[in-house]
Amino acid sequence: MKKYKSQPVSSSIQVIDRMVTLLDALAAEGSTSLKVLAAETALHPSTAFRILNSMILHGLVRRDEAGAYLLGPHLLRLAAQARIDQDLRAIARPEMEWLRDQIGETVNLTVRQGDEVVYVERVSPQRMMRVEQVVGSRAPLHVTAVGKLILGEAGESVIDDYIHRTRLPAYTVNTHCNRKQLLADIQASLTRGYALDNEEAELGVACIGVLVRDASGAVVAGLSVSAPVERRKLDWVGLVQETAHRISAHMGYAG
Amino acid sequence: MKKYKSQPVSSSIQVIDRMVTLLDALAAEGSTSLKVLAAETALHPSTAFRILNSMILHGLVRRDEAGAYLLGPHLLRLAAQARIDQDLRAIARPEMEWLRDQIGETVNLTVRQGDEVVYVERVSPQRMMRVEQVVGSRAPLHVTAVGKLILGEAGESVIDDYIHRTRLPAYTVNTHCNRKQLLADIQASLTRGYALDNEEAELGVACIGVLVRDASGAVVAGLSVSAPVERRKLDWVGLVQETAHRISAHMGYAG
DNA sequence: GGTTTTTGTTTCATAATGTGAAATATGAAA
DNA sequence: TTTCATATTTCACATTATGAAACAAAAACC
Repeated sequence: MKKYKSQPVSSSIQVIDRMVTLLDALAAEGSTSLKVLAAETALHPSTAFRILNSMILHGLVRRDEAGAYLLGPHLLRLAAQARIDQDLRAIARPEMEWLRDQIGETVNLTVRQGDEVVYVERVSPQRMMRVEQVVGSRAPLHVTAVGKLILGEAGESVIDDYIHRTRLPAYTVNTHCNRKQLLADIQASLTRGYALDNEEAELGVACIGVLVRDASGAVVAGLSVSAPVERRKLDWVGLVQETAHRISAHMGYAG
Repeated sequence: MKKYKSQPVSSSIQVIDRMVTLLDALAAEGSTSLKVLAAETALHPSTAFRILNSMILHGLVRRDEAGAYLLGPHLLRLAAQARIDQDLRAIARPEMEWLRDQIGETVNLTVRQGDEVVYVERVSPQRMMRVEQVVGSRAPLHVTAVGKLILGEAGESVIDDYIHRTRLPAYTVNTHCNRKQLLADIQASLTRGYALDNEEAELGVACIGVLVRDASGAVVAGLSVSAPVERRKLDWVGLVQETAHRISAHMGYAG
């Protein structure tokens, strides 16, 4: 993904401003009449009515038997999605910082999205040379430690589909570009409980990756350490696994 | 509250339609670029950009380091309120139905709102004569069983404030209209763990009320049985408490 | 390292869109 | 019943959001 200036532009859309004002008023009041909402938001009753009505059509707002306005079910659906992006990061960050302080290298949190992993959180050490992935950037599953574990979890037939779709493009000379190589590495990683990336995504960069699970045991993310290949030590595996376990525990994972 | 026709009017506001389309696309995709969002929603990129920007100003949407769009934190805040209105009802309903079937009278779920309780859910029996509160209607705290428990939870100084503000208007000859009477009743109710309404809101109607709590132990609602006074039996108290306990447990209450 | 391509951002003339005053309908209260 | 309060609909108007096009910035390519 390309990174743009991303300075928050200050212009806004009137109807959206008013809509949010109404939603906030509803959240504060609980359930209310049109009159109160109009007064509270300083909107003309007619205007408030029209906006509320439009929100009802989308399930953002609903009305009870008595005609009072309430926040609607669609908000719950939207928030459920927002929560995944938010909670995970908030929970993981302190643990990731601990891990970074133990080993002095960059620690990443990734999430699967289609045939790629997305970097959703990162903490880096204070060193001149370090590996740094931009939060929000992506990489194909087969060139990352975490990605290979995710593929392994999915099972052989899904891996074959993935191979067919993507043709396993090479990123470096070390990338596993054929089925046999890839399956062998994945199998080994699954049995070990952690995966390695030996300069498969970028020359000079090596990783150790493990999985993070939630209460239901489902994989929700991956935790990895990225370092210049000559600095990476396999002694770190224990620490990385320990950290991932703590994050999983926070997410409700029992095992 | 007055009850109006409340047939969903079908006219809508264009910007809100488009905004919701964008939010839905974001929820489906997880995190995406402007280009994908514009394509997915069939909006002009320029239009999508402006609407997204307006939502960012309100925290409904945010962007990560790489510039990708994500659902924002304000949705979580709104949803927290919506959840109380929704989950509570959904969780409570089957338990309320069970209680109604046990005793054959109307069962109400109420929530505090300012100096009143609001009826948020009701299940009634199949009988000719029964007590029926409209969902969404309100009653002052001091004339309802649940309301008196809520006042008791709040403590004496809050009760005094309440008395000052409202002057304890009388609804029937049985309404507690002076501080001493009210405090005595509240105190007795707290120690018993349930409250009664002996024709204090309406002549001929009597109630038994108890509190419902959430994971944090906070009071989130009240459960009550309303019956014609000559039919009400104090034997029901156990069943009412049992039902409230089950609802509290579903809300995460441990005690 | 320069060139092209892609994607994001800003501008601006235009008319479509949302606005609010006023009229109307509906329920509750008296 | 009549009165009153609130909700809903209508409609002429101008403010507002629109989208084409120009511009900027980053990535991809060579």
